[in-house]
Amino acid sequence: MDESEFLAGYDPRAYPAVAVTVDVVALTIRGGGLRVLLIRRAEQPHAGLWALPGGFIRPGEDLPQAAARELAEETGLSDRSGPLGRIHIEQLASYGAPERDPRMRVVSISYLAFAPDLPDPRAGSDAADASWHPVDKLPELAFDHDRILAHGLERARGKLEYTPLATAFAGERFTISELRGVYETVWGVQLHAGNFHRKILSVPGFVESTGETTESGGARGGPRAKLYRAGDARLLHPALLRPAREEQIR
Amino acid sequence: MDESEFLAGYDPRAYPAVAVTVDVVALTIRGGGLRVLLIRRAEQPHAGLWALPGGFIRPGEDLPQAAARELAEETGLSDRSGPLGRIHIEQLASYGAPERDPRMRVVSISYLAFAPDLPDPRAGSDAADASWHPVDKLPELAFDHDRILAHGLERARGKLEYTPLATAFAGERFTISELRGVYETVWGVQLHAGNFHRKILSVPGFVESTGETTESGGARGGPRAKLYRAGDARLLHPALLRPAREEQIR
DNA sequence: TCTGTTATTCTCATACTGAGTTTGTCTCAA
DNA sequence: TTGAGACAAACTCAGTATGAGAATAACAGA
Repeated sequence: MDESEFLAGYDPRAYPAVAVTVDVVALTIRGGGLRVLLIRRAEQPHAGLWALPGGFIRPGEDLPQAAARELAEETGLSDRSGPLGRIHIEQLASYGAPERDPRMRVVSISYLAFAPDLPDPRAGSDAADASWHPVDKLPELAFDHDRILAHGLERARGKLEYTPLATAFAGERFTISELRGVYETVWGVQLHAGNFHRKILSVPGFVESTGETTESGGARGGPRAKLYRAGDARLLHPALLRPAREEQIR
Repeated sequence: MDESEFLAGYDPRAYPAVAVTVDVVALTIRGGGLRVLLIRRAEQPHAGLWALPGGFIRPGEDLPQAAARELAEETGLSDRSGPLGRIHIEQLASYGAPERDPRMRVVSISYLAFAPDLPDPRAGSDAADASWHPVDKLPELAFDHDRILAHGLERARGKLEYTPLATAFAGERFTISELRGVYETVWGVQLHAGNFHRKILSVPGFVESTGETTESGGARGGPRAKLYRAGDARLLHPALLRPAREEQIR
Protein backbone atom coordinates (compact mmCIF):
# COMPACT_ATOMS: atom_id res chain seq x y z
CA MET A 1 0.00 0.00 0.00
CA ASP A 2 1.41 3.32 -0.99
CA GLU A 3 1.76 5.89 1.71
CA SER A 4 -0.27 8.49 0.01
CA GLU A 5 -2.95 6.17 -1.11
CA PHE A 6 -3.30 5.23 2.43
CA LEU A 7 -3.50 8.83 3.42
CA ALA A 8 -6.05 9.54 0.78
CA GLY A 9 -8.26 6.69 1.87
CA TYR A 10 -7.89 6.67 5.60
CA ASP A 11 -7.83 9.11 8.42
CA PRO A 12 -4.51 8.64 10.23
CA ARG A 13 -6.04 10.03 13.39
CA ALA A 14 -8.22 6.95 13.45
CA TYR A 15 -5.05 4.93 14.08
CA PRO A 16 -3.23 4.87 17.39
CA ALA A 17 -1.03 7.93 17.70
CA VAL A 18 2.60 7.55 16.72
CA ALA A 19 5.11 9.84 18.33
CA VAL A 20 8.28 10.71 16.42
CA THR A 21 11.35 11.69 18.35
CA VAL A 22 15.00 12.32 17.62
CA ASP A 23 17.74 10.97 19.88
CA VAL A 24 21.30 12.21 19.63
CA VAL A 25 24.46 10.21 20.17
CA ALA A 26 26.88 13.06 20.83
CA LEU A 27 30.50 12.01 21.07
CA THR A 28 33.52 13.97 22.15
CA ILE A 29 36.99 13.24 23.43
CA ARG A 30 37.64 14.28 27.02
CA GLY A 31 40.05 13.23 29.67
CA GLY A 32 41.84 10.96 27.25
CA GLY A 33 38.77 8.92 26.44
CA LEU A 34 35.74 8.84 24.22
CA ARG A 35 32.61 10.15 25.91
CA VAL A 36 28.94 10.34 25.16
CA LEU A 37 26.45 12.94 26.33
CA LEU A 38 23.79 11.45 28.61
CA ILE A 39 21.01 12.99 30.61
CA ARG A 40 19.46 11.55 33.69
CA ARG A 41 15.75 10.95 33.37
CA ALA A 42 13.58 12.85 35.79
CA GLU A 43 10.28 11.20 34.95
CA GLN A 44 8.82 7.74 34.66
CA PRO A 45 9.35 5.37 33.04
CA HIS A 46 12.99 4.66 33.74
CA ALA A 47 13.22 7.65 36.06
CA GLY A 48 16.74 7.94 37.39
CA LEU A 49 18.27 6.05 34.49
CA TRP A 50 20.54 7.76 32.01
CA ALA A 51 19.37 8.31 28.46
CA LEU A 52 20.46 9.90 25.21
CA PRO A 53 19.32 13.48 24.76
CA GLY A 54 16.32 13.66 22.50
CA GLY A 55 12.75 14.72 22.15
CA PHE A 56 9.65 15.10 20.11
CA ILE A 57 9.95 16.69 16.70
CA ARG A 58 8.11 19.98 16.39
CA PRO A 59 5.67 20.93 13.68
CA GLY A 60 7.46 22.55 10.78
CA GLU A 61 10.83 21.35 11.97
CA ASP A 62 13.02 19.16 9.79
CA LEU A 63 14.69 16.10 11.29
CA PRO A 64 18.32 17.34 11.25
CA GLN A 65 17.08 20.62 12.65
CA ALA A 66 15.37 18.83 15.53
CA ALA A 67 18.57 16.91 16.28
CA ALA A 68 20.64 20.09 16.30
CA ARG A 69 18.12 21.74 18.58
CA GLU A 70 18.14 18.89 21.05
CA LEU A 71 21.90 18.91 21.15
CA ALA A 72 22.01 22.67 21.56
CA GLU A 73 19.50 22.53 24.38
CA GLU A 74 21.70 20.16 26.31
CA THR A 75 25.04 21.76 25.59
CA GLY A 76 23.78 25.29 25.89
CA LEU A 77 25.45 26.13 22.64
CA SER A 78 23.88 27.26 19.44
CA ASP A 79 24.52 25.39 16.25
CA ARG A 80 25.03 28.65 14.43
CA SER A 81 27.77 30.25 16.46
CA GLY A 82 30.69 29.37 18.64
CA PRO A 83 32.45 26.05 18.81
CA LEU A 84 29.29 24.23 17.83
CA GLY A 85 29.73 25.61 14.36
CA ARG A 86 32.27 22.89 13.81
CA ILE A 87 30.03 20.08 14.99
CA HIS A 88 29.36 17.32 12.55
CA ILE A 89 25.86 15.83 12.67
CA GLU A 90 24.59 12.94 10.58
CA GLN A 91 21.62 10.65 10.68
CA LEU A 92 22.27 7.29 12.24
CA ALA A 93 19.22 5.02 12.11
CA SER A 94 15.61 4.72 13.19
CA TYR A 95 14.07 2.53 15.83
CA GLY A 96 10.42 1.70 15.97
CA ALA A 97 9.84 -1.57 17.79
CA PRO A 98 6.26 -1.45 19.07
CA GLU A 99 7.18 -1.94 22.73
CA ARG A 100 10.30 0.18 22.94
CA ASP A 101 8.39 2.75 24.95
CA PRO A 102 5.86 1.25 27.35
CA ARG A 103 3.33 4.06 27.00
CA MET A 104 2.76 4.45 23.31
CA ARG A 105 4.16 3.85 19.89
CA VAL A 106 7.35 5.88 19.56
CA VAL A 107 9.52 5.92 16.48
CA SER A 108 12.91 7.41 17.18
CA ILE A 109 15.29 8.74 14.58
CA SER A 110 18.81 8.80 15.93
CA TYR A 111 21.54 11.23 14.99
CA LEU A 112 25.25 11.02 15.52
CA ALA A 113 27.25 14.12 16.45
CA PHE A 114 31.00 14.52 16.79
CA ALA A 115 32.84 17.45 18.15
CA PRO A 116 36.10 18.51 19.69
CA ASP A 117 36.14 18.79 23.47
CA LEU A 118 32.79 20.39 24.27
CA PRO A 119 31.95 22.33 27.40
CA ASP A 120 30.14 20.69 30.27
CA PRO A 121 26.48 20.28 29.46
CA ARG A 122 24.01 22.27 31.45
CA ALA A 123 21.04 20.43 32.79
CA GLY A 124 18.12 22.07 31.11
CA SER A 125 14.76 22.57 32.67
CA ASP A 126 13.80 19.25 31.22
CA ALA A 127 16.70 17.16 32.44
CA ALA A 128 17.60 16.34 35.99
CA ASP A 129 21.26 16.06 35.13
CA ALA A 130 23.50 15.86 32.10
CA SER A 131 27.11 14.84 31.67
CA TRP A 132 29.75 13.27 29.45
CA HIS A 133 30.18 9.57 30.18
CA PRO A 134 33.15 7.46 29.15
CA VAL A 135 31.80 4.96 26.63
CA ASP A 136 33.75 2.11 28.18
CA LYS A 137 32.17 2.62 31.59
CA LEU A 138 28.49 3.20 31.00
CA PRO A 139 25.58 3.14 33.41
CA GLU A 140 22.40 1.29 32.57
CA LEU A 141 20.52 3.18 29.87
CA ALA A 142 16.82 3.78 29.43
CA PHE A 143 14.77 2.22 26.64
CA ASP A 144 16.86 0.74 23.82
CA HIS A 145 19.42 3.50 24.08
CA ASP A 146 22.24 1.03 24.67
CA ARG A 147 21.57 -0.37 21.22
CA ILE A 148 21.43 3.07 19.66
CA LEU A 149 24.67 4.08 21.33
CA ALA A 150 26.40 0.88 20.24
CA HIS A 151 25.26 1.58 16.72
CA GLY A 152 26.60 5.13 16.93
CA LEU A 153 29.96 3.99 18.20
CA GLU A 154 30.32 1.46 15.45
CA ARG A 155 29.38 4.08 12.86
CA ALA A 156 31.90 6.52 14.29
CA ARG A 157 34.67 3.93 14.27
CA GLY A 158 33.91 3.01 10.71
CA LYS A 159 33.71 6.57 9.51
CA LEU A 160 37.21 7.32 10.75
CA GLU A 161 38.43 4.82 8.22
CA TYR A 162 37.26 6.48 5.06
CA THR A 163 36.40 10.07 5.96
CA PRO A 164 38.42 12.89 7.49
CA LEU A 165 36.01 12.86 10.43
CA ALA A 166 38.82 12.50 12.95
CA THR A 167 39.75 16.11 12.32
CA ALA A 168 36.31 17.05 13.71
CA PHE A 169 37.44 15.70 17.08
CA ALA A 170 40.63 17.72 17.00
CA GLY A 171 40.99 21.46 17.34
CA GLU A 172 41.32 23.99 14.56
CA ARG A 173 45.02 23.23 14.32
CA PHE A 174 46.48 19.95 15.44
CA THR A 175 49.57 17.80 15.30
CA ILE A 176 49.80 14.40 13.68
CA SER A 177 50.21 12.91 17.11
CA GLU A 178 47.01 14.52 18.31
CA LEU A 179 45.24 13.12 15.30
CA ARG A 180 46.70 9.72 16.06
CA GLY A 181 45.38 10.11 19.59
CA VAL A 182 41.88 10.56 18.18
CA TYR A 183 42.16 7.34 16.20
CA GLU A 184 43.61 5.45 19.13
CA THR A 185 40.90 6.71 21.47
CA VAL A 186 37.98 6.00 19.19
CA TRP A 187 39.28 2.68 17.94
CA GLY A 188 40.70 1.64 21.28
CA VAL A 189 43.93 0.38 19.76
CA GLN A 190 47.54 1.51 19.65
CA LEU A 191 48.83 2.59 16.27
CA HIS A 192 52.37 2.61 14.94
CA ALA A 193 53.44 6.25 15.13
CA GLY A 194 55.75 6.16 12.15
CA ASN A 195 53.38 4.37 9.83
CA PHE A 196 50.48 6.58 10.89
CA HIS A 197 52.51 9.68 10.17
CA ARG A 198 53.48 8.42 6.74
CA LYS A 199 49.91 7.45 5.96
CA ILE A 200 48.30 10.74 6.99
CA LEU A 201 50.68 12.79 4.89
CA SER A 202 50.26 10.51 1.89
CA VAL A 203 46.46 10.69 1.71
CA PRO A 204 45.64 13.61 -0.56
CA GLY A 205 43.61 16.37 1.06
CA PHE A 206 43.43 14.85 4.54
CA VAL A 207 45.50 17.51 6.25
CA GLU A 208 47.40 20.56 5.09
CA SER A 209 50.37 22.12 6.78
CA THR A 210 50.00 25.48 8.49
CA GLY A 211 53.76 25.99 8.39
CA GLU A 212 53.73 26.44 12.15
CA THR A 213 54.87 24.24 14.97
CA THR A 214 53.81 23.83 18.57
CA GLU A 215 55.16 26.45 20.98
CA SER A 216 57.18 23.89 22.84
CA GLY A 217 57.87 20.20 22.86
CA GLY A 218 55.66 17.65 24.52
CA ALA A 219 55.11 17.56 28.28
CA ARG A 220 57.65 14.81 28.67
CA GLY A 221 60.09 15.91 26.02
CA GLY A 222 60.47 15.53 22.32
CA PRO A 223 60.79 18.10 19.56
CA ARG A 224 58.15 20.63 18.58
CA ALA A 225 55.55 19.13 16.29
CA LYS A 226 54.35 20.62 13.03
CA LEU A 227 50.80 21.93 13.03
CA TYR A 228 48.19 20.99 10.45
CA ARG A 229 44.61 21.89 9.68
CA ALA A 230 41.90 19.81 8.04
CA GLY A 231 42.27 19.51 4.27
CA ASP A 232 39.58 19.61 1.62
CA ALA A 233 39.11 15.88 1.12
CA ARG A 234 35.65 14.47 1.84
CA LEU A 235 36.80 10.89 1.49
CA LEU A 236 40.13 9.35 2.35
CA HIS A 237 41.71 7.50 -0.49
CA PRO A 238 43.19 5.08 0.09
CA ALA A 239 41.28 4.56 3.32
CA LEU A 240 42.93 4.29 6.69
CA LEU A 241 41.81 0.84 7.74
CA ARG A 242 41.57 -0.53 11.23
CA PRO A 243 43.60 -3.61 11.92
CA ALA A 244 41.16 -6.35 10.84
CA ARG A 245 39.63 -8.46 13.54
CA GLU A 246 38.78 -11.96 12.46
CA GLU A 247 35.61 -12.08 14.56
CA GLN A 248 33.98 -9.22 12.69
CA ILE A 249 34.58 -10.78 9.32
CA ARG A 250 32.75 -14.07 9.81
CA MET B 1 13.90 17.66 25.98
CA ASP B 2 13.87 13.95 26.49
CA GLU B 3 11.32 12.01 24.55
CA SER B 4 9.70 10.40 27.51
CA GLU B 5 9.69 13.45 29.62
CA PHE B 6 7.86 15.06 26.84
CA LEU B 7 5.44 12.21 26.74
CA ALA B 8 4.91 12.34 30.45
CA GLY B 9 4.15 16.02 30.39
CA TYR B 10 2.25 16.47 27.19
CA ASP B 11 -0.49 14.81 25.28
CA PRO B 12 0.93 13.92 21.85
CA ARG B 13 -2.55 13.93 20.40
CA ALA B 14 -2.62 17.62 21.11
CA TYR B 15 0.08 18.01 18.46
CA PRO B 16 -0.56 17.77 14.73
CA ALA B 17 -0.69 14.14 13.71
CA VAL B 18 2.52 12.61 12.35
CA ALA B 19 2.22 9.71 9.97
CA VAL B 20 5.04 7.18 9.82
CA THR B 21 5.53 5.21 6.66
CA VAL B 22 8.11 2.84 5.27
CA ASP B 23 9.30 3.10 1.67
CA VAL B 24 11.26 0.32 0.04
CA VAL B 25 14.02 0.68 -2.53
CA ALA B 26 13.93 -2.82 -3.99
CA LEU B 27 16.74 -3.55 -6.43
CA THR B 28 17.24 -6.49 -8.71
CA ILE B 29 19.19 -7.27 -11.84
CA ARG B 30 17.10 -7.90 -14.93
CA GLY B 31 17.70 -7.71 -18.60
CA GLY B 32 21.35 -6.94 -18.04
CA GLY B 33 20.68 -3.86 -15.95
CA LEU B 34 19.95 -2.73 -12.44
CA ARG B 35 16.25 -2.15 -11.83
CA VAL B 36 14.10 -0.72 -9.08
CA LEU B 37 10.56 -1.64 -8.19
CA LEU B 38 8.14 1.25 -8.73
CA ILE B 39 4.40 1.53 -8.50
CA ARG B 40 2.24 4.00 -10.29
CA ARG B 41 0.23 6.19 -8.00
CA ALA B 42 -3.52 5.95 -8.42
CA GLU B 43 -4.48 8.78 -6.09
CA GLN B 44 -3.69 12.43 -5.55
CA PRO B 45 -1.30 13.95 -4.95
CA HIS B 46 1.09 13.00 -7.70
CA ALA B 47 -1.48 10.69 -9.24
CA GLY B 48 -0.02 8.98 -12.29
CA LEU B 49 3.56 9.46 -11.14
CA TRP B 50 5.72 6.53 -10.17
CA ALA B 51 6.72 6.01 -6.57
CA LEU B 52 8.56 3.61 -4.33
CA PRO B 53 6.39 0.94 -2.75
CA GLY B 54 5.57 1.83 0.82
CA GLY B 55 2.88 2.51 3.32
CA PHE B 56 1.80 3.31 6.79
CA ILE B 57 3.21 1.22 9.61
CA ARG B 58 0.64 -0.82 11.44
CA PRO B 59 0.09 -0.97 15.17
CA GLY B 60 2.20 -3.67 16.73
CA GLU B 61 4.35 -4.01 13.64
CA ASP B 62 8.09 -3.44 13.78
CA LEU B 63 9.79 -1.32 11.13
CA PRO B 64 11.66 -4.10 9.26
CA GLN B 65 8.51 -6.17 9.38
CA ALA B 66 6.55 -3.33 7.77
CA ALA B 67 9.16 -3.03 5.03
CA ALA B 68 9.06 -6.77 4.33
CA ARG B 69 5.28 -6.66 4.22
CA GLU B 70 5.22 -3.79 1.76
CA LEU B 71 7.67 -5.56 -0.48
CA ALA B 72 5.76 -8.80 -0.26
CA GLU B 73 2.52 -7.07 -1.12
CA GLU B 74 4.03 -5.71 -4.31
CA THR B 75 5.92 -8.77 -5.41
CA GLY B 76 3.25 -11.22 -4.33
CA LEU B 77 5.88 -13.24 -2.55
CA SER B 78 6.12 -14.02 1.13
CA ASP B 79 9.27 -13.21 3.02
CA ARG B 80 9.14 -16.60 4.67
CA SER B 81 9.07 -18.90 1.71
CA GLY B 82 10.18 -19.12 -1.87
CA PRO B 83 12.78 -16.96 -3.54
CA LEU B 84 12.04 -14.09 -1.18
CA GLY B 85 13.70 -16.10 1.57
CA ARG B 86 17.01 -15.01 0.14
CA ILE B 87 16.15 -11.34 0.01
CA HIS B 88 18.38 -9.00 1.90
CA ILE B 89 16.64 -6.05 3.58
CA GLU B 90 18.32 -3.30 5.53
CA GLN B 91 17.34 0.10 6.80
CA LEU B 92 18.44 2.97 4.63
CA ALA B 93 17.53 6.35 6.11
CA SER B 94 14.62 8.46 7.28
CA TYR B 95 13.08 11.51 5.69
CA GLY B 96 10.91 13.95 7.51
CA ALA B 97 11.01 17.35 5.88
CA PRO B 98 7.83 19.12 6.93
CA GLU B 99 6.57 19.70 3.40
CA ARG B 100 7.56 16.44 1.78
CA ASP B 101 3.92 15.42 1.67
CA PRO B 102 1.52 18.27 0.95
CA ARG B 103 -1.28 16.94 3.10
CA MET B 104 0.28 16.29 6.48
CA ARG B 105 3.46 15.62 8.33
CA VAL B 106 4.85 12.31 7.07
CA VAL B 107 8.06 10.77 8.31
CA SER B 108 9.26 8.01 6.04
CA ILE B 109 11.73 5.33 6.99
CA SER B 110 13.30 3.87 3.89
CA TYR B 111 14.55 0.33 3.46
CA LEU B 112 16.84 -1.14 0.88
CA ALA B 113 16.21 -4.62 -0.51
CA PHE B 114 18.36 -6.66 -2.88
CA ALA B 115 17.45 -9.85 -4.56
CA PRO B 116 18.28 -12.03 -7.51
CA ASP B 117 16.01 -11.71 -10.51
CA LEU B 118 12.56 -11.40 -8.97
CA PRO B 119 9.29 -12.24 -10.69
CA ASP B 120 7.18 -9.51 -12.21
CA PRO B 121 5.37 -7.57 -9.54
CA ARG B 122 1.62 -7.84 -9.42
CA ALA B 123 -0.27 -4.63 -9.08
CA GLY B 124 -2.04 -4.96 -5.77
CA SER B 125 -5.45 -3.59 -5.05
CA ASP B 126 -3.72 -0.48 -3.85
CA ALA B 127 -1.48 0.21 -6.82
CA ALA B 128 -2.52 1.09 -10.31
CA ASP B 129 0.56 -0.52 -11.79
CA ALA B 130 3.89 -1.90 -10.67
CA SER B 131 7.05 -2.76 -12.56
CA TRP B 132 10.82 -2.98 -12.53
CA HIS B 133 12.42 0.18 -13.96
CA PRO B 134 16.01 0.47 -15.16
CA VAL B 135 17.69 2.85 -12.74
CA ASP B 136 19.46 4.68 -15.54
CA LYS B 137 16.20 5.54 -17.31
CA LEU B 138 13.78 6.63 -14.66
CA PRO B 139 10.47 8.43 -14.93
CA GLU B 140 9.67 11.39 -12.72
CA LEU B 141 9.07 10.16 -9.19
CA ALA B 142 6.54 11.30 -6.59
CA PHE B 143 7.48 13.18 -3.43
CA ASP B 144 11.20 13.04 -2.60
CA HIS B 145 11.49 9.48 -3.84
CA ASP B 146 14.20 10.42 -6.32
CA ARG B 147 16.39 11.40 -3.40
CA ILE B 148 15.58 8.22 -1.50
CA LEU B 149 16.33 6.11 -4.54
CA ALA B 150 19.62 7.92 -5.18
CA HIS B 151 20.56 7.27 -1.58
CA GLY B 152 19.68 3.60 -1.95
CA LEU B 153 21.75 3.21 -5.08
CA GLU B 154 24.76 4.82 -3.48
CA ARG B 155 24.39 2.56 -0.45
CA ALA B 156 24.13 -0.51 -2.65
CA ARG B 157 27.21 0.46 -4.62
CA GLY B 158 29.17 1.05 -1.46
CA LYS B 159 28.07 -2.17 0.17
CA LEU B 160 29.37 -4.23 -2.70
CA GLU B 161 32.81 -3.03 -1.75
CA TYR B 162 33.06 -4.44 1.72
CA THR B 163 30.29 -7.02 2.05
CA PRO B 164 29.45 -10.18 0.10
CA LEU B 165 26.17 -8.55 -0.89
CA ALA B 166 26.80 -9.14 -4.57
CA THR B 167 26.08 -12.81 -4.03
CA ALA B 168 22.52 -11.82 -3.03
CA PHE B 169 22.00 -10.63 -6.60
CA ALA B 170 23.26 -13.89 -8.05
CA GLY B 171 21.55 -17.24 -7.93
CA GLU B 172 22.20 -20.05 -5.48
CA ARG B 173 25.20 -21.15 -7.51
CA PHE B 174 27.09 -18.79 -9.77
CA THR B 175 30.25 -18.40 -11.78
CA ILE B 176 32.93 -15.82 -11.14
CA SER B 177 31.93 -14.14 -14.38
CA GLU B 178 28.33 -13.86 -13.26
CA LEU B 179 29.49 -12.30 -10.05
CA ARG B 180 31.63 -9.90 -12.02
CA GLY B 181 28.55 -9.06 -14.05
CA VAL B 182 26.77 -8.05 -10.84
CA TYR B 183 29.58 -5.69 -9.91
CA GLU B 184 29.77 -4.24 -13.40
CA THR B 185 26.02 -3.72 -13.52
CA VAL B 186 25.68 -2.10 -10.13
CA TRP B 187 28.81 -0.01 -10.40
CA GLY B 188 28.34 0.76 -14.06
CA VAL B 189 31.97 0.13 -14.89
CA GLN B 190 33.96 -2.56 -16.68
CA LEU B 191 36.26 -4.64 -14.53
CA HIS B 192 39.42 -6.51 -15.47
CA ALA B 193 38.33 -10.15 -15.65
CA GLY B 194 41.63 -11.64 -14.60
CA ASN B 195 42.17 -9.34 -11.65
CA PHE B 196 38.58 -9.76 -10.51
CA HIS B 197 38.94 -13.52 -10.59
CA ARG B 198 42.15 -13.41 -8.59
CA LYS B 199 40.61 -11.03 -6.07
CA ILE B 200 37.40 -12.98 -5.46
CA LEU B 201 39.25 -16.21 -4.80
CA SER B 202 41.76 -14.50 -2.52
CA VAL B 203 39.20 -12.93 -0.16
CA PRO B 204 38.58 -15.47 2.60
CA GLY B 205 34.98 -16.63 2.89
CA PHE B 206 33.59 -14.68 -0.05
CA VAL B 207 32.79 -17.69 -2.19
CA GLU B 208 33.32 -21.40 -1.87
CA SER B 209 33.65 -23.88 -4.68
CA THR B 210 30.85 -26.36 -5.32
CA GLY B 211 33.20 -28.59 -7.28
CA GLU B 212 30.83 -28.35 -10.23
CA THR B 213 31.03 -26.54 -13.52
CA THR B 214 28.45 -25.10 -15.85
CA GLU B 215 26.74 -27.58 -18.18
CA SER B 216 28.26 -26.01 -21.24
CA GLY B 217 30.45 -23.13 -22.25
CA GLY B 218 29.22 -19.60 -22.72
CA ALA B 219 26.72 -18.71 -25.44
CA ARG B 220 29.47 -17.45 -27.68
CA GLY B 221 32.13 -19.96 -26.73
CA GLY B 222 34.64 -20.43 -23.99
CA PRO B 223 35.27 -23.25 -21.54
CA ARG B 224 32.88 -24.37 -18.84
CA ALA B 225 33.14 -22.20 -15.76
CA LYS B 226 33.48 -23.45 -12.19
CA LEU B 227 30.46 -22.91 -9.98
CA TYR B 228 30.60 -21.30 -6.57
CA ARG B 229 28.19 -20.55 -3.75
CA ALA B 230 28.26 -17.73 -1.20
CA GLY B 231 30.81 -18.25 1.57
CA ASP B 232 30.43 -17.48 5.26
CA ALA B 233 32.16 -14.10 5.35
CA ARG B 234 30.06 -11.15 6.48
CA LEU B 235 32.72 -8.63 5.54
CA LEU B 236 35.20 -8.71 2.72
CA HIS B 237 38.76 -8.29 3.80
CA PRO B 238 40.57 -6.82 2.09
CA ALA B 239 37.67 -4.94 0.53
CA LEU B 240 36.96 -4.91 -3.17
CA LEU B 241 37.23 -1.22 -3.93
CA ARG B 242 35.69 0.64 -6.82
CA PRO B 243 38.09 2.51 -9.03
CA ALA B 244 38.35 5.84 -7.17
CA ARG B 245 36.75 8.81 -8.81
CA GLU B 246 38.44 12.07 -8.04
CA GLU B 247 35.17 13.97 -7.91
CA GLN B 248 33.85 11.97 -5.01
CA ILE B 249 36.95 12.49 -2.93
CA ARG B 250 36.97 16.30 -2.83
C1' DT C 1 74.95 17.78 31.27
C1' DC C 2 72.56 13.49 31.08
C1' DT C 3 68.45 10.67 30.37
C1' DG C 4 64.21 9.66 28.64
C1' DT C 5 60.44 11.19 25.30
C1' DT C 6 58.67 12.12 21.18
C1' DA C 7 58.37 13.92 16.11
C1' DT C 8 59.88 12.72 11.91
C1' DT C 9 62.15 10.11 8.42
C1' DC C 10 64.08 5.64 6.58
C1' DT C 11 64.64 0.81 5.48
C1' DC C 12 63.04 -3.44 4.05
C1' DA C 13 60.13 -7.35 3.53
C1' DT C 14 55.54 -8.53 2.34
C1' DA C 15 50.99 -7.77 0.37
C1' DC C 16 47.87 -5.88 -2.98
C1' DT C 17 46.57 -3.79 -7.45
C1' DG C 18 46.34 -2.65 -12.45
C1' DA C 19 47.52 -4.02 -16.92
C1' DG C 20 48.69 -7.25 -19.99
C1' DT C 21 49.78 -12.16 -21.55
C1' DT C 22 49.32 -17.22 -21.88
C1' DT C 23 46.94 -21.57 -22.11
C1' DG C 24 43.37 -24.43 -23.14
C1' DT C 25 38.23 -25.28 -23.68
C1' DC C 26 34.22 -24.36 -25.98
C1' DT C 27 30.58 -22.48 -29.59
C1' DC C 28 29.55 -21.27 -34.02
C1' DA C 29 29.74 -20.91 -38.84
C1' DA C 30 32.03 -21.93 -43.11
C1' DT D 1 35.64 -31.18 -40.09
C1' DT D 2 37.98 -27.23 -39.28
C1' DG D 3 39.22 -22.47 -38.25
C1' DA D 4 38.01 -18.18 -35.83
C1' DG D 5 36.60 -16.00 -32.02
C1' DA D 6 34.97 -16.09 -27.04
C1' DC D 7 36.04 -16.85 -22.66
C1' DA D 8 37.63 -19.16 -17.99
C1' DA D 9 41.52 -19.51 -15.48
C1' DA D 10 46.21 -18.84 -14.34
C1' DC D 11 50.45 -16.25 -14.74
C1' DT D 12 53.86 -12.15 -15.14
C1' DC D 13 55.56 -7.83 -13.83
C1' DA D 14 55.78 -3.19 -12.35
C1' DG D 15 53.96 0.13 -9.20
C1' DT D 16 51.91 1.11 -4.79
C1' DA D 17 50.59 0.29 0.07
C1' DT D 18 51.36 -1.71 4.59
C1' DG D 19 53.59 -3.58 8.95
C1' DA D 20 57.54 -3.70 11.76
C1' DG D 21 61.54 -1.91 13.24
C1' DA D 22 65.41 1.39 13.41
C1' DA D 23 67.73 5.90 12.97
C1' DT D 24 67.96 10.80 13.78
C1' DA D 25 67.29 14.82 16.16
C1' DA D 26 64.84 18.18 19.17
C1' DC D 27 63.26 18.92 23.56
C1' DA D 28 61.83 18.57 28.88
C1' DG D 29 63.16 17.74 33.25
C1' DA D 30 66.34 16.11 36.70
